Amino acid sequence: MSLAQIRYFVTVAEEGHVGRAAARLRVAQPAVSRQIRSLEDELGARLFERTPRGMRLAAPGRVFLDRARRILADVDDAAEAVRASVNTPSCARC
Amino acid sequence: MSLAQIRYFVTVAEEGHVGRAAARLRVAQPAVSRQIRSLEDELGARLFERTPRGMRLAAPGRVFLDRARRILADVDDAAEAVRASVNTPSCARC
DNA sequence: AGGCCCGAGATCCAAACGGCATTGGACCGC
DNA sequence: GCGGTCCAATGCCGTTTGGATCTCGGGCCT
Repeated sequence: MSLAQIRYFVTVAEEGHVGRAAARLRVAQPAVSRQIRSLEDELGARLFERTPRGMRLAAPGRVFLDRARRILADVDDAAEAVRASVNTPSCARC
Repeated sequence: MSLAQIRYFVTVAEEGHVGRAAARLRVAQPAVSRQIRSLEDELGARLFERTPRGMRLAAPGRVFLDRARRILADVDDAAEAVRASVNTPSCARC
């Protein structure tokens, strides 16, 4: 499992379409498709139901979505906190 | 930033040595060394002080460590939650 | 039936990663 | 002072991973 996979998953869940998610992520559609599938394989659960009109969250996908968002938020927060700590008087030379 | 980098970072912080961390992670020492450096570059902060006896957490590293641990815990928890949800009566076929 | 979306698969190529061997620097005992 | 030791960092190479492009399969709608 990688952070990219988690980002792809959240975007697909929000868009409901692999293609549109790919556009938002500035990546080609097959890349997203593959990562989602690989994530499902690793978790051993089908996160989306494939319909001819797009992707709809399955039950395990709903379970995963909240936690995925939190992970991404934590990552951003961690990076932000470190960058902020560098510009702190107590950190003379980092 | 990748989950591997975060794992490497936490392990090095715990061990205080790149070499020992690498052994625990079952990878070679240069791999860990490079990932740590790349992480520092991306965050724009020196996370460790290099001493001739090993690595010691710098101030930004201490800031990052707590959050890094939380991210890893969240990832494990998310995977666990999904796997658990698959073996639930309400999830007939996933 | 024909066109149309949508996701999935195949193939190719570039970037990333890891392993090995080696270097460079600080400390130790002699 | 000098060789030995321990540490992280770097150069080089083989392998792997990920993305781009092109293409296919399958519902849907008119």
